[in-house]
Amino acid sequence: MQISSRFSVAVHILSLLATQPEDELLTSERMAGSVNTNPVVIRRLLGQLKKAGLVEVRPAAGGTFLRGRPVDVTLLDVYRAVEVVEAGHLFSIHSSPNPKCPVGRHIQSALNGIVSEAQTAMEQVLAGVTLQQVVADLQAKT
Amino acid sequence: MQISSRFSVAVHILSLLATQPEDELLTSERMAGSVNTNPVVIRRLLGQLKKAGLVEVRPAAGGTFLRGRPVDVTLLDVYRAVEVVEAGHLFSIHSSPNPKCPVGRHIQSALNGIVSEAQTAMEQVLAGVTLQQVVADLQAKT
DNA sequence: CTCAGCTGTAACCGCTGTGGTTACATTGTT
DNA sequence: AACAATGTAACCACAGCGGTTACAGCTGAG
Repeated sequence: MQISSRFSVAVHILSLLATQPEDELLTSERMAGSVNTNPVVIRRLLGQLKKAGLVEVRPAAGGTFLRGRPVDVTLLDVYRAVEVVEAGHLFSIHSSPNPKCPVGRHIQSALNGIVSEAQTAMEQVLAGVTLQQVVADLQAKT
Repeated sequence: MQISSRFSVAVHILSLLATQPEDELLTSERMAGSVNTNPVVIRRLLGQLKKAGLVEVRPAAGGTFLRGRPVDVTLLDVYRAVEVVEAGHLFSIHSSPNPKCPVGRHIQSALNGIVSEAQTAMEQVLAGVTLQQVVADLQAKT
């Protein structure tokens, strides 16, 4: 199973916000146009980003803005904001092995440590990249 | 989205095979009893493990056996065998951003490197753990 | 040789998460 | 007050997962 594209779309949106001139209004419809999806999908995502404190959204013609500096926002922040998986549960482990079997009795605890280590390793890579770096990379390619 | 429990079930099965005495027959029904699922689910998984060369399954009353030594089998081998995700695509990236937008035009290539690095970091943790270690851990807990 | 007992597989089910879409109430600026 | 945007609920189609039934195919024991 793949990790939802909400993550990549969120990074896309934040990149738009980071590069957008102050005076221009970035509506959900415009963002949807860049991502190539439906405005409602964008607004749902913005709701999550707002709840996580990454953006400020003012209804009506208020506009949408980044709340922090791009250099302070890591991709892990974004990843967590859009709740691709609840913390510590990237892997699902079968829930009720047979406790009468020596293997069944301990397999969960034996695997838990390993998979959370694997998950952490993945997240640390995301934590090492900031929105600033992504934006710089985008501009370098232009 | 979580990674399928096929992975944890596969490790469970292989641990059973690694600890099972030579002379006792380990049928899909017995394994299903330990995992607490349906025998068909086990047989489907065994099919994948067989295709990956991790086990040998002989039909009828032939039994099922590990093909390699537990010390040679890493959890990454198991992970790949059960195809939780096709290689290099743990993250899904939205597929058709607007090429007319500077961000849309380059977001995919900008993210590709990062997410595949994240995925690799995760997989390397799995690559660092062998079936042997899992079995030893299970036995230590008994 | 037969047959019991196992594997291999196809087919179907219900559940869940995702992303798209329509519809409409709410908000705040002009 | 009007308009243009956000916030949300509701519904849809689709895909993957895990469970289940059913049955064909194989093979070793008797």
